[in-house]
Parts: sequence; C-alpha cells; structure tokens
Amino acid sequence: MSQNKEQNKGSQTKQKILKVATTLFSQLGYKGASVRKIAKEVGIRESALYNHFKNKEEIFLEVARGIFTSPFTITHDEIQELAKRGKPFLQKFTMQYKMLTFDKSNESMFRLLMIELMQNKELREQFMHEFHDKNIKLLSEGFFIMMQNNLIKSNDPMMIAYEFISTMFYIRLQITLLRFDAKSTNALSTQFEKHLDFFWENIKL
Amino acid sequence: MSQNKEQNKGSQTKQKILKVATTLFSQLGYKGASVRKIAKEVGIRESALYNHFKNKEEIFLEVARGIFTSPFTITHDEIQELAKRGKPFLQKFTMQYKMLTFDKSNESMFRLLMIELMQNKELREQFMHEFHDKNIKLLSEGFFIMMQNNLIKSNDPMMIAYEFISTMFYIRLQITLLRFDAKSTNALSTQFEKHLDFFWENIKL
DNA sequence: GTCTATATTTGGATAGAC
DNA sequence: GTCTATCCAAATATAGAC
Repeated sequence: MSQNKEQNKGSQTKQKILKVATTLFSQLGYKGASVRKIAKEVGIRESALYNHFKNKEEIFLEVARGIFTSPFTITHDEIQELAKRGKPFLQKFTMQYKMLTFDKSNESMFRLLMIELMQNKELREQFMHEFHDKNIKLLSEGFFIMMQNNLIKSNDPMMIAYEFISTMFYIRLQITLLRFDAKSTNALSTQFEKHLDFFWENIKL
Repeated sequence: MSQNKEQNKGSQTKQKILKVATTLFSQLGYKGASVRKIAKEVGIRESALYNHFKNKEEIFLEVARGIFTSPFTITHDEIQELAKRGKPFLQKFTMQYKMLTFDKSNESMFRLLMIELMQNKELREQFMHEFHDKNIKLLSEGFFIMMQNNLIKSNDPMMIAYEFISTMFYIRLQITLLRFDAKSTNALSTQFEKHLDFFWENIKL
C-alpha cells in the first residue's frame, strides 16, 4: 500500500533524481548540471536515468514546473479582511515573502529562475506572469480597498503595488546572492521590515 | 599610421572577436557561447582565435571587464550642486539610469551580468559593489545634503537610497527581459519617471 | 530498473603548413 | 595570422545483458 502510494507520485528513484536535479540545476544552471553529475549524485548510471525521463530537457522541465508553484497564497476573503485594516495586509504579505526568501526549497527555485531567466523564453514569460502580474494584482487589490476605506492616499493602486513589490524583489535577490556564498545576511535580514515601515508611512493618510 | 593606432587597441580581428563574443555571451551565457560559435560568427577558424586569446576564459574576462565600466558618472561637485536643489538630483540620476537601460551596449552587459550572476562568485561580488554599493553611496550622499537643506524628511539616507535604487533596478530588469524578446516596452517606458515622482512626493518636506 | 558497452556530437585546444 | 588536421575530454543518448 505504501509502495502504491509512492508510485502514484513516481518511483522513489524518480523523486530522488528530481531532488538532486533541482539542487544541481540551481547551482550550476542547465548546461552546467550534466546528466553525468546528476546520475552520479543520485547513485545510478546515466543510462538508468533514461528509464525515468526521456531526456535531460524533460528532467529540467519537471524541475522548472516547481518554480512557480509557491505556497504563497492569500484567499480573496483574507485580502478583504486584512486590507480593511490597512498595514496588517502589507505585514502579512511581507512576512510571507520573507519566509519564501529564506525557505530552502524556494531559494533553490528562485536561483534556478534567475539563472535561466535570460536563456529561456518560457521562463521569462512565466516570471512576468507569476512573479510580477500575480503579485501586482494581489497587492493592488489590497491597496484599492485601503483607498476606499480612507486608510491611504488616493493614487493608482497598480503603481503603488509596483513600487512595493520591486523593492521586495531586490531584497530577495540580494539575500539569495549572499546565501549562495554562505555570507551573512544580517545586514539585510530586517530590510523587509524597514521597507514595510518606510512604505506604510509614505502612503498612509 | 592608421594601422598603428588600431594596433594600440588590439588588431581589428581581436576587436571583432570581442564584439561577437559580447553578443553571444549575453545571449547564450558562458557555456552556451562556444568557441566554435564565436569563431564562426567572426568568420575565422577556432585555431585562429587562439592567436588573439590564450583561451575561452580570457575572452570572457575581457568582455566581462566592460560590465562595470559604465559611463555613469556624476562628479562630487555635481552631487553637491544638484542635491541642494532637491528633485533635480534625482531627475539627473533617473535619466542617466534610464539611458543606460536602453543603451545597446549596456543592455548586453546587463544581460551578461544577470546570466552569470548566479554562476560566478567574482561577478556577484562586483555586482554588490559596483551596482549596489556605489549607487547607494552616491544617492545617500545626495539625500544627506537634501536633509541638511530641509528639502526632504529626516531619515536614514542609506535606507532611502536603498528604497530608491531597488525599484530602478527592477524596472531595468523588466525592460531588459522584454527587449530580449523584442516585446514592446511602452507600458514600462515611463515607469522610471513615475517612480521618480512617486518617490519625491513621499520624501519631500 | 540497473548495469556495461558503445555510438555520436560537441567543445576546448594544439601542431605545423602556408 | 590563418588554415587544415587532429587530439582529447565531456556530454547526451541508446542497445542489450542481467
């Protein structure tokens, strides 16, 4: 039974391949992570790899699919409820964003995204959609409600959302770079909160 | 004599190699731009390439050197003079940044930087120093002067500089991505100015 | 499903003629 | 300085035995 369960999600070997591939792709990029390295790290021969995936590209695509399935979700009701209270909405968003930044799995995915961003058109389009548009939509919805409730100055919600998310992204990028080299992120660890406070002070009524 | 002039800056072939290599590296990354592709595009054999460069790495290093030699320069006096007037300082900075974003040569370099950022430690460190620290220093110097002259609210100059540059970077990244796919940047072309206005309204006294 | 063996391609680099 | 010829290593991928 337990075996059966596993098989639904792919064999254990297949899962291990995906796990190893995720790590290597996010450290070495598509070209740098050779099938040989992946197989060796998994502990099987290259040929055995082809029992689980048609080719290297297919491994990558399955790994890449995980990039945009972030656990970052706020329901429509939550947006309504939090945005009516103003800052708590931004606080919730910021804390979730910060958690993603420091989450090991999401960190790998983000690194992989940045590596392949300039070399994979599909990834660029998904970046624009999943990383940008979705966040802009979610945030501007919140800002719109805040304006209706006279909590913040009247302005273009999308524009404010853009201003807010851009700094978040930049902080995330910097932290990811530092962590890649195992450098301290102390100086940046409170940057998210600083941004939140600075921003709120500027937009609130 | 004209020949002599050229030789000082390297032969014409060497220059052509660098030009081609810049383009290919910025489109395909270090691994993707093979010596073969470069030689073919230049119109010579691979072996001939080695008359001009010791190896592929050396070509890359010479290309990469150009990444951080941006023509973006404001003298100390200019900072003083412009910052005393407030917004004009930020306007000047923003326009220069916008020009770099749309300048073909700088665009290639920026793309190359983004491609190799996650795979080259030296580049990461230079990014932090040249792209981040330098801009933060320049901007915070300006903000400090503005505070002294009671033009903007009192705050940590470095923190404000961080907020300002992060959005600029994000706009630049987005524009670069769109241009890579030859997509329209109309929706983003005025984003720099929007950011400038929004920001100034928020910090001014 | 994994292994050994092998085919095939691509990539970086050198030797030596012109 | 460029060319032809060649080398060697690494990488993707397949065939067939176990």
